[in-house]
Amino acid sequence: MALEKLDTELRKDQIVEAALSLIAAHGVRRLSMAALARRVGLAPSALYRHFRSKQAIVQAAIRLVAKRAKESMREVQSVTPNSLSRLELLLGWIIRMIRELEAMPRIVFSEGMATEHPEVKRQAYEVLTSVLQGIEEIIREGQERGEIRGDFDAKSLAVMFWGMIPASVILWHVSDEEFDVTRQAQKSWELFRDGIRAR
Amino acid sequence: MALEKLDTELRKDQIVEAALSLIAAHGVRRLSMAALARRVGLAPSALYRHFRSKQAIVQAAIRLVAKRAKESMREVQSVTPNSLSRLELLLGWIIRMIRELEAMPRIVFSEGMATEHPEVKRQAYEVLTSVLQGIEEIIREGQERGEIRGDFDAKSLAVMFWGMIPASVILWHVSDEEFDVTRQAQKSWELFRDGIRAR
Amino acid sequence: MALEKLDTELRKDQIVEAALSLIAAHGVRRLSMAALARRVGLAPSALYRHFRSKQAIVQAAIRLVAKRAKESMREVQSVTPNSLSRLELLLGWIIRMIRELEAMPRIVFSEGMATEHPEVKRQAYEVLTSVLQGIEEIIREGQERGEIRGDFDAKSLAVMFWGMIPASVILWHVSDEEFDVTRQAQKSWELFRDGIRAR
Amino acid sequence: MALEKLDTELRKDQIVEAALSLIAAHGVRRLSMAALARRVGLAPSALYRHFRSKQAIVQAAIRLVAKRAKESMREVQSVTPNSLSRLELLLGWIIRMIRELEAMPRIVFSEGMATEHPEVKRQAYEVLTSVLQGIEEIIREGQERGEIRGDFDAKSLAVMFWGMIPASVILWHVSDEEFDVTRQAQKSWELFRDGIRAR
DNA sequence: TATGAATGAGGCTTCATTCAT
DNA sequence: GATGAATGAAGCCTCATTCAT
Repeated sequence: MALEKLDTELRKDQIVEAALSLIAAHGVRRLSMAALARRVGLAPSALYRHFRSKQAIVQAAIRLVAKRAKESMREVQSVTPNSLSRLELLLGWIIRMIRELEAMPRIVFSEGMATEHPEVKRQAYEVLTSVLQGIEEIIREGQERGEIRGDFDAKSLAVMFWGMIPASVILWHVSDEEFDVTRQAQKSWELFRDGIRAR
Repeated sequence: MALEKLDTELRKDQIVEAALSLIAAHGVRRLSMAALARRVGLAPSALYRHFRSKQAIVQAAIRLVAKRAKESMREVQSVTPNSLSRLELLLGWIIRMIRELEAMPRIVFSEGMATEHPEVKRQAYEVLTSVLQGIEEIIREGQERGEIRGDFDAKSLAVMFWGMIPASVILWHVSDEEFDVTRQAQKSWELFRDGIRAR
Repeated sequence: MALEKLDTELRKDQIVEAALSLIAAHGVRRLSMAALARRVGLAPSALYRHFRSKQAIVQAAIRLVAKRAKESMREVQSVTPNSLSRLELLLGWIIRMIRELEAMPRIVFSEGMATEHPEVKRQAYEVLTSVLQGIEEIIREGQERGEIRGDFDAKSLAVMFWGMIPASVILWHVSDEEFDVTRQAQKSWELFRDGIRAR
Repeated sequence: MALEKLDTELRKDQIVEAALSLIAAHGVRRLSMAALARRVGLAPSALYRHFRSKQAIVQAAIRLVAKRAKESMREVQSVTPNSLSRLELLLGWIIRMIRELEAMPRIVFSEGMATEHPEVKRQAYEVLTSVLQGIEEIIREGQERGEIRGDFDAKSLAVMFWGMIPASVILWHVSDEEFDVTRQAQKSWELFRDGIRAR
C-alpha cells in the first residue's frame, strides 16, 4: 500500500467518502474497518488516527449526506422561484441520489448502530427534520404565492412529498435495483402535483 | 432455564413471534440465536430442533408478517364496501402494526441477510408486491364505483398510499418512537383522501 | 423372552452393519448418531437402547471386521492346501473387501476415538495381530512343505505380505478411488511370490 | 499468555510445526484452533492473522512434510551412489520420521478434511506420488547399474518398498507406540533387499 | 421399545480495537 | 502518520447424550 502520509483533514474526507460508498453498496455491516481501510489504502489500525471509532465514521458519513442534501436544497431554490418546479427539481435530485440515499436506511435501521449508539439515530433524525423543513418551506411559499392549494396543511404535504423518497428507495432496493424509479417518480409526482395545485 | 418441553408447532410459533419482536426492537443482526433462545427460555442449540438456521427463522418471520397483512386485507374488505373507508381502515391497521412492520425494513436493509441470502429479499419483495396489489384493487374498485377520481392511475395511487407506511415507520423509528404517528397518519390520510375523492 | 432377545440382536447387527458402511463411506466422524439412526430407520435416541455409546458401536464394528477376516482365513484354508495359492486367494479377498477395510484406518486414525478410548485401539491391535498370525501360519506351513524359502523369517514375511493391504487401501483412497488396486495387487503379488518361492 | 509479538514468518513456522505435532498426536480433528493456539501461546483469533483457515494450516503442514521428504531424498542421494544403500538410508529416515509421518494418514483419512476439502486430499496425493517416484528412480538406477534384479518392474518394487511405511506407521500407532519399528523395519528391509538384489 | 425435545460442550470464524514499534 | 501482531467478545452451528413420555 502507498505509505503516503496525508493530512488529517484530507484523509478524513477520503475515509468518510469511502465509508459512504461502502455503506450504500453493502450496508453498515459490511463497512468493516478492514474493508474501509483497504478501500482507502491504509492498515485498519491507521483509521484510528483519524476517527475514534467506527461509530464516529458513520456519524461523519451521515453528516456528509446532510451537507449534500442542504446544498441541493439551496441549489434548487436558486434555479426557479416557482414552488412546483422546485419540488420537481428536488425530486429529480433525489432520484439521482438514490444510490447514496440508500445508505441512510441502512444506517438508520442497521442494528447495533441505532440501538447501541443513540447519537447516530438522533443525528439521522436531525437530517431528516431539516429536509422536511426545507420542503415545508417551499410548499408554504407556494401557498403564499397561490401556486399550491392553501387549504392543505403545509407540514403534512411536506411529509407526503418526502414520503416518496423512502418508498422509491425501498422499491428500488427490494426489486434488486430493477424497479424503474424514474418512471415511477414521474407518475407519482404528477399525481401529487395535480392534487395540490391551486385551481 | 425452564425445562418445559413443548410441541414443535407451538415452539415454532413462539420462536417466530419472539424473533419478530426482537428484530423489530433491535434489528436482524441483534437477533442472535443466543438472544432469541434466551427470550424463549431455551438453550441456543435447542432452536435448531425447530429451525434449520437463523435464516429460516427470519424467513418464517417474514411469512408471519405477510400472513397478518393478508388477514387484515381480507378483514378490511369484509367490514365495508366503501373503498375510501377501506383505505382508512387499512391505514389504521398499519399504524397499529407499526412496531411489527418495523421489522421489515430491518430485514430488508440488513446486510448479510439480504446480500448473502437473496431468498429473503425476494420473499420480502413478494410480500410487498402482494400488499401493493391489494391496495391497487381497492382503489380500482373505488374508481369503478365512482368513489375515487378515475383520471388517476390506480397503480400510482397505490404506490403513493403504500408509501405512507415506510414514511411513518421511519419517522416513528428515527424519532425514538416519540413521533405521533397516529396524528400524522390522520392528517396525511385526509390529504390523500381529499386529493383522490371523486367530486 | 427369547424372541425379544433375538429382536435386540437383530437390531444390533443391523446397526453395526450400517455403522460399518457409513464409516467406510464417510469416516468415523460422519458416523453421527443421527446419520446412523436415519440409516437404520430409528430416532437417534433409540440407538441408546442397544448400545451404551457411539464408542460401543464402533467397537462392535471392529469386531465385525475381525469376524469376517477370520472367516475368510478359514475359508481360504479350506480351498487349497498350497500356501502360495492360499496367500493369493487371501489377497484377492482383501482387494474385494477394500472398501470395507477402508473403515479400519478411518477408525484407527480417527481422532477422539483412539485417543479418548484406548479400548478401541487395543481392539484394533488384536484384530491386526490375529490377521498377522494367520498369515504367518500359512507361510510357516509353506516353509515346512518346501513351497516357500525357508531362510526367510516367517513373521517378517507375514508383515510384508500384510503390508500390501494398507498400501493398497491408501493408494486407492488417496487417488479418489481411481487407482487400479487389482492390477497393482497382481503385480505386487507376483513380485512377492517370485521373491519367496522356494527354488 | 505471553504477549510476544513475532514476525509472521516465524509465527507461521511455529504454528505449522505445532499443528503437525498435534495432528500426529491426536489427529486432525483434535487439531482445534483453540488447542493449536494454546500450544503456540496465542489467542485463537490470532491464528487468523497468519492463516486464513484451519484448512490452510493443514495444507501448510502437508507441505512441510513434503518438503522434509524431498530434502531427505536429496540427502540420501548425496551420501552414496549405491542404490541399495540409498534405500536403506531412506528407510532409516522414514523410521525416524515416523511420528511426523503419522500425521499423514490422519490427515488423509480424516473425514471432514478429505471430504469437504478435496484440495487437501489432492495435495496429499501429490506428496505421495512424488515420494513414490523418488523411490522408483533410485530402483531404476540400481537396475541400470546391475545392483538390483532387472527382471522386476521398478514401479511395483517402488510401491512395495514404500508400502513398508504405512505398514510400520500402523503397527507402531496401533500398538500404542510400543511396537519396535526399528527392528521390524530392519528385518523387512533385509527381506526386501535379499529379494531384489541382483545375483 | 421408541420418540422427540432439550442440553452443553465444543468447533470455526469475524471484527472492532489496542499497543508497541 | 502508519503498521502489523495480538486480543476478546461475540456469532452461528454440530453433535453425543439425557430424559420424560
